[in-house]
Amino acid sequence: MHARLKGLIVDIFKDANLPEIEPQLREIPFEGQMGLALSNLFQIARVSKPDLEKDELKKYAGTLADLIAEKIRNTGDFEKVEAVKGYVNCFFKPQQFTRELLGRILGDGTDWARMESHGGRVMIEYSQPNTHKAFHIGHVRNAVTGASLVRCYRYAGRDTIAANYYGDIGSHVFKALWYLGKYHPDLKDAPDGVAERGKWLGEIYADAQKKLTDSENLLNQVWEILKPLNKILYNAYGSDEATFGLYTLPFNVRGIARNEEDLFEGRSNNDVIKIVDWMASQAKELRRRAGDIRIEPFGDLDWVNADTLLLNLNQIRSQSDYHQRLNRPIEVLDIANRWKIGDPKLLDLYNETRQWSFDDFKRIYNEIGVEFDVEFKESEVEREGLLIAIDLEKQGIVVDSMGAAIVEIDNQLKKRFGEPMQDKYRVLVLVREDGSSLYGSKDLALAKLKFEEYGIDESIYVVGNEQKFYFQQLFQVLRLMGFPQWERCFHLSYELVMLPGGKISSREGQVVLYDDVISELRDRALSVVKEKNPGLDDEIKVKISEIVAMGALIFGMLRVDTNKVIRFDFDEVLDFDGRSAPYIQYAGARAMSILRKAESEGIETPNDIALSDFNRELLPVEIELVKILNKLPEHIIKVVEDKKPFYLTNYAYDLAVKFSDFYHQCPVLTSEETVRRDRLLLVKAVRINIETSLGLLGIATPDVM
RNA sequence: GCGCCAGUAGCUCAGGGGAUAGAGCAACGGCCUUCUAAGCCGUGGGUCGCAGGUUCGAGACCUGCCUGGCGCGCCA
Repeated sequence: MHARLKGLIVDIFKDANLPEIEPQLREIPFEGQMGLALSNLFQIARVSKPDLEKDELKKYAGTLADLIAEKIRNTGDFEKVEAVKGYVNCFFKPQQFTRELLGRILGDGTDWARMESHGGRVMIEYSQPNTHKAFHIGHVRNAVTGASLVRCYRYAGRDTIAANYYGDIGSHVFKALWYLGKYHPDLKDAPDGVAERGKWLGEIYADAQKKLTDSENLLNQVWEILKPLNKILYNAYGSDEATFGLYTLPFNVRGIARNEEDLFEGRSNNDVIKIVDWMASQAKELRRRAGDIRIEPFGDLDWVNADTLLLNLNQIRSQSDYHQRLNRPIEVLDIANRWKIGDPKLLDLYNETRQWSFDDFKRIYNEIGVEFDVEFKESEVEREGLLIAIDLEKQGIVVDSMGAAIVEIDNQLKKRFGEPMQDKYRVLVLVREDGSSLYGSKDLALAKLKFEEYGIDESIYVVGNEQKFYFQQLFQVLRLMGFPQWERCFHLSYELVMLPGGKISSREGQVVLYDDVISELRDRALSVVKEKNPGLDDEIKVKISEIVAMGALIFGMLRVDTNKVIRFDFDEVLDFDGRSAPYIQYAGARAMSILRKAESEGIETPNDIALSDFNRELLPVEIELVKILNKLPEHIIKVVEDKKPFYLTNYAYDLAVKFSDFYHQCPVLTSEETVRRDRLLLVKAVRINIETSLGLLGIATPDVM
């Protein structure tokens, strides 16, 4: 209809010698009216008569509208055509439109809007949880966003591979393993049960992090003392360092007195302990000989402060757990080294606990209805990542920088593609100074795998907003590597889920766990079901509450734009009224209820459209309902185009609102027979569209609520 | 300092250059002998962050600024 009207208008323009501007058609925005409006007549008027005054222009646009309306009216295709306020409104014949639409919906059910396959193969990578860490509500946002996008892509006819990429190696794993080895040898006190073990591991990581944060704080404390102390020492000793025994120090500790910025730079905690010891002794020595040395006080750092500093430092050093606390990071490094040489005992611990994480993730995915076709692991691409780095070095794309392998991206873009030098993509480090791999090299290996082994043309990464810059870098490096697909790599970034107290952080122990949220939701849902529908079997009640709880969670995570921060409010998520999944599910349940009752009363519920259907004046609510039923496909197309699943939450909600409106205004079963037949058809179509749109979001529609 | 994202009703958010800027929550007032009241109807509530600009027309587009979040070399 859209295309036909457009063609018609183009012809009219031509006949009237109007400029060749594409006519813009939009839906007539009035309630209870169905049709299309030509909306850019002003533009056409302006182009065709550029010199008109404002008022004249309006008048002219009005004349054009009259002219065009007259011609369209003469075709007889529309029920009514009117020119008003510079628009040409073309009203459809709603009966015919409705028959056609409902015929399609009832004919194909939830597949009615499914699109023909087109476009290349796309991989959507999402979820990417780290093993040995807790699965929190932020992970849920990622998972349900990715999963619903996959469903929409497929529905829209795209060959889509859903991929996960587990963070099963890296410093977080070493930290957890360190803590496990130290405080839970042989995993003796680990609980049984998939969920329990997952939770336990998450707590282990949090505890490890707490201890390491404590160490870090201690280090900072020491640093805050050392910094001014260093300055005092340097000022006192100047360049005459030999006199004071600098050379008795280990080589790597030398020179600290010269540059405070580098005091801790690149040093292990072992070094730090040595530095502290040395500084303390030197300060003491200096204090002893203070009478002999001329001190030039600077800033607020005078001798009084130096004495205080020294006192504080010695106080810290004399704490019984001082060494132990500063040693923790060294122990974690030791774990990393044992990992490198493949210590079998450590590997056993790793494999066992990693599996616990995998099992628990699988359990959660199962609950939230998320599936993957391929599951990558960081551990599997690590080696290949290092090889790629070596290869790139041979090609001159990667260069050495203080032992690390880096890509100077802006340089390379200039060199290889002659692009003007800019300071945009900066530097990406692929391999650490110590030769160990980094996320960058692993992602390159993974991308290569995706392009070459899976033959994809398009690659989508569903990853948090904070990694935006990194992905820009990554895609540029893929370009430098000569992958033509680099242009069709897309970072679908989403904002974080924040708590009233700030960022969710498993490091700081400020987390809202998935399990805690969903169990709260289930409890609440169950009590509401019991209250609203006490007559149901207990088993059914539980089933419904499951569906409602999960719907509320998923909808809560999807209902706002991905680039908007979600401030997680428990009360809001628990609220099943208004703009929520339960509201929409309820509309679906009511629709089903009507159909059920019709059947039990022996009323025929038609599956096919007859020419006699909808042969009456439709009520505005009915027309509104038909209009929104028609809009499902365009919403799915938009989701895919913009990669924003939340459009579909808007659609599902709007549909439910319209249906509620209809429900209250239009009795179905008690209506006169032909009207009843029409409305039963409408109700069926509504139920199908609710199921389809919620289904694409990963939300089920219960028959009863 | 530079970059990305956000700023719309008290709060949380929709708004595809087009007709009178809309929902939910919260507040207040109504509607269950009629297909499920997890619903419906009504009332109040807006300098669309600020200032310019483009346009017949700007909440939307452009420029500058303000506020908040995130990022900018060996975490992912």
